[in-house]
Formats: sequence, structure tokens, C-alpha cells
Amino acid sequence: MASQDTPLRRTRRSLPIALLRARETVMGPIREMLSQSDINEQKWRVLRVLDERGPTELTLVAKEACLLLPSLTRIIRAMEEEGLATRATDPDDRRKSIASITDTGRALIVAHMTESNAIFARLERDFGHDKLEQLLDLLDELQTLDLYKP
Amino acid sequence: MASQDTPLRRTRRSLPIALLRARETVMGPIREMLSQSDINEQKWRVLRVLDERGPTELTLVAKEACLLLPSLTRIIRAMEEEGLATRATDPDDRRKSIASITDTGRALIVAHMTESNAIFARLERDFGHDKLEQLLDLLDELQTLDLYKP
DNA sequence: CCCCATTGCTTCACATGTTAATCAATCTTT
DNA sequence: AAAGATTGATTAACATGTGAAGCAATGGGG
Repeated sequence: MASQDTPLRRTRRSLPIALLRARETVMGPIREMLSQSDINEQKWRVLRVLDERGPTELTLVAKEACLLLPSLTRIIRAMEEEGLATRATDPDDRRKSIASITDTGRALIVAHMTESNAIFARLERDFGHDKLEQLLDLLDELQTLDLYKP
Repeated sequence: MASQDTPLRRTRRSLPIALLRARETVMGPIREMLSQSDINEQKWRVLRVLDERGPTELTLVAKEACLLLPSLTRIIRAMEEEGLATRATDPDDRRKSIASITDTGRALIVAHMTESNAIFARLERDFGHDKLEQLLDLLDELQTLDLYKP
């Protein structure tokens, strides 16, 4: 019984948990939106990267979409089969594979753009423009830290 | 070719991506620490919840540890087999299952507490105490929003 | 008491996350 | 140019994420 009277770790606000919950708040509505198209959050991120950057090598797609390469390998294969993306070998370095979005993929973005914009408009309205910018600034700066043991 | 010259969506800072990257920055060192004990991030979260709250019903554990119940079912089963947690049926409501941490589980927390504290100390030192508090405030407030379609 | 909706949890099926191993292409070094 | 190291990507194995279905226990009306 003594073991549950004295937690070994102080109860305090946990940044990892706060980040998880905040993500859930923002992504919940996005996931709901995407569920109407048999597409998920990861494919949506890849689509947007390919749309914004044009043909892009997989390593960079993974970095931009916050995916590990093994995950991206599977996802991009599925997206090829669904006609959302195509791939080609980089002629200058045949190790590299370069992915591109298709017109079908673009159509999918178009189909969801209005609602996606509406979700972020609600975020900006309810949270406040300045606080949102402030939050993005803090998160951007946090990303630059290196917390691994010195 | 025209299709890749005109991204359909403006390139702008993405909150979902920023949250993912920030999480990676913070959790990377934690994962590295835990990898020395055959324990992962999820089990670590569950351990901490059980340590801080004492015996807790699974639904609440899931909420606190940011896990869905199907995931928790598997994780807690593994933790039982590893001797990190125990379970019992709530006598007042036999649908509920109440989980508790074991001494072995507590020992695991003790084993990592120094390094865990060091990681968060580096975070506070490099990021700044005030900015960290500010970030936590913003994230806490973000969590309270409801962005689902009205 | 019985129907029946609800709650708490589990199971299932499939997708992604993660690490390590593997492989081919490329680069470095000699 | 050959040996060794590195890079880009895939595969494999196992864990978690996720939505839907299922099941037992509970709680309300009628």
C-alpha cells in the first residue's frame, strides 16, 4: 500500500503529453474529413508535400511529411496503386526514387481544400491569430534543440 | 508539367507538422533512454500514470496516457507478463478493470528518473523556463478547443 | 422483472511506427 | 580500378494506432 502513496515522480505538466493532446485536437477534425475519401492522415501529408514541392526524392518526402522511410515505402506503394502518385528513378543517381503527384491526387486535395481551410480558420478564430503565431514560433524553436546526452 | 508549377495549397507553417517535430525533439532522448530497459514510450507513460495516481481503472489510464483502449489492452497485458503491473476487477462494478504498478515497475521508474530529470533540465535550460511555461500554457489552451464542424 | 440502451473492455483486421538487416548504387581511398 | 565506406531505399519482424464489431455487466424505463 505504501507503494501507491508516494509517487516517485512529481506530478507536473508534461510536455510530451501536452503535445500529444494538442495534436489530437487539431488532427481529429482533419481525420474525420479525410475518412470520407478512404485516405488517411499520412497519405494526406505525402500528397501535400508532393503538391507543394513537385517531384521529390523519397528521403526528402519522408522528412517533410514526418515519416520514416519504411513507412513511406509502403504508403507510396499504396498511393501508386490508387493512382495518387507516380515514381521514377533519378537518372542522375539511380539509388534515388522520385515521387510525383498525379492529377487524381490533386483532385483529392481540391476536394478537401475548402473544409481543410475551414478547420484552420476555426482554429485561428477560436484560438486567436497572435497566439497561434506565438505557438508556431515556440514549436519551431523547440525543434532546433538537441536534448540528447551531451 | 503544369500540375507541379501551381500547388493547390499555399505553403505555410503547419501546426500538425510542427507538433510532430516538436514531439520528436522531446521524445527522442526519452526513447533512447528507455531502449536500455526493453521498455517503450507507451509502457513508460502507463507506468507513470499508475505511479502517480495509484490503482486506476483502464479507461482513465488510457485517457491519461493518451492511448486508445485497444492499445492499452495489449500493453497492460504485456506489462502484467513482465511483472510491471497487476490488474483486478473492480468489486463495485465488475465491468471495470483496475490496474496497479508493482515494485518492479517502480524500480524501473527509479532506474530512469535521474536521466529523465536531466533531459527535462536540459530542455528547460536550453529553451528557457519562461518560454517552456508559455508553451505549456498555449498547448493546454489549444486542447480545450473543439474544431469539429459546428 | 424484462427489454434495451449504455458502459467498460476485448477482439479483430488492417495500417502505420520502429529498429535492424539487407541490397544496390555511389563515393572515397588508394 | 579495386576495396571499403556511405547513401537511398526496401524488406522483415514485431509493436502500436485505429475503427468497427462483439461481449459481459450495469442501469433505466415500462
